[in-house]
Amino acid sequence: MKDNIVISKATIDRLPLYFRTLKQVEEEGVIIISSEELGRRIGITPEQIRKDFASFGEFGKKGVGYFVRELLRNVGEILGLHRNWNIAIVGVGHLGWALANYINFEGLGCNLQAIFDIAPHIVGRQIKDIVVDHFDNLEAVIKERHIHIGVITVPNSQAQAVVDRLTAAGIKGIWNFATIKVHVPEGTCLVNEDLSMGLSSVSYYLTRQLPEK
Amino acid sequence: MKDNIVISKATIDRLPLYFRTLKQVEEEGVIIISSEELGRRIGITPEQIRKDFASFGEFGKKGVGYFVRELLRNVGEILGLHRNWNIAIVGVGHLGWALANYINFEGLGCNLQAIFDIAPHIVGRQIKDIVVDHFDNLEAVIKERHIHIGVITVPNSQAQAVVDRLTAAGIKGIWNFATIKVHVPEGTCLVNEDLSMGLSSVSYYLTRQLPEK
DNA sequence: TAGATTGTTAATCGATTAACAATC
DNA sequence: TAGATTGTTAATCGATTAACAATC
Repeated sequence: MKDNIVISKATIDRLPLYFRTLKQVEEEGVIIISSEELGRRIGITPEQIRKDFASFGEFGKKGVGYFVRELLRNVGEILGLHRNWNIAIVGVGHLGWALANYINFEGLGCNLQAIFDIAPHIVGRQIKDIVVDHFDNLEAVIKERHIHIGVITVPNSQAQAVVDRLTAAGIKGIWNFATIKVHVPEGTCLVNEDLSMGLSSVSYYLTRQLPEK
Repeated sequence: MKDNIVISKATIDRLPLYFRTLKQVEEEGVIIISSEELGRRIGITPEQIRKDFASFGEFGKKGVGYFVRELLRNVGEILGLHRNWNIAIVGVGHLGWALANYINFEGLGCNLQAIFDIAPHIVGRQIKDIVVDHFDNLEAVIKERHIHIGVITVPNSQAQAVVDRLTAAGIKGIWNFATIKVHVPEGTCLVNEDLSMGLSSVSYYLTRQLPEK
């Protein structure tokens, strides 16, 4: 890896995509892949890919291509996927429940370790191998299970309060699905996810594709 | 609205965010809002907001601000949210089920009109006010209920086949949650959603925040 | 060696920020 | 009128594309 790594924001945003695709490629048994072929699979130009990879090291062999396994390990390390983050989901609505079951946390170097809610008919229930804890026990459970990242899937009205409790308890990484702007202390990583945006995009492009009747 | 609307890609990507925020602002009863105040609420600079809004019309009053209702209607129209798109979800796994229940389709000018699956214990079940149809009836139901947009929440291995069936049946808008590159015919809008990317981002920033033990 | 493909530098393109005139 | 805030132009910044030398 290079001494002075400066990875542009645009490149960082593509890293998870590279990681996921390289993983699929590796599973297919591919040992070496060219920027050309990888680009075809992702839908990115080969030049872009070479530029991105060059920004954090020299993993390719000129005239040959990139070693999939080595590249995958490096992209994973840059993303911090070797750090084994412990995850807690807060809020077992439709979305929280789906995320708990749907996301392949292990494949992303994460372990789902705790799930919180306040509803009596949900607390105590088991999801995968996790028993849902009451939100009142947040601090104790976070400490006990060394939780690093909190996933916010509570209603908008509760989101800021939940984030405050989490950060006060020492959580430094928040993955937020609430659609309001939440504030976090300096030094806390906040990533917002907004599912409605994708559908709006489809609507936008479709509107231009299909003229008004 | 301007005669020759040229809205940059970056602006388009922000439109859904503007729409959602303006809607919240409107619900609070705010009539006029400045770029300054709106910027604070979204976390975007006022200059950026003015530039974005100016690119598709003149909705502000100098020295005053923007009329929330008028602005909201215009952003919504640009996004095509007045078109009343009919939506079908294909695949009732954890995610498909959550989306059916969680997404506020009406608020985005969309009506969830059909849900498909192949599992016998799922077909026929009711989700919200929709009875799950068998995937075999895809073409008939799409025609009957005038479906415009298909949401793909099937396993990766099925995604391309499902997309092919949908586009063959005349669907021109696809919102895809499968994490493989699917191909669509010329003239079809494809928007990919990848839930794992957000978590990887948290991991990346957290890694830089918390040095290796 | 010849062919292929990387890594890097230069050129282009697009998006953001800064500044300010216009005007409510 | 004076203060406020938009809309627009110019300057800066960052990202992508093109080209090609290096080298496996």
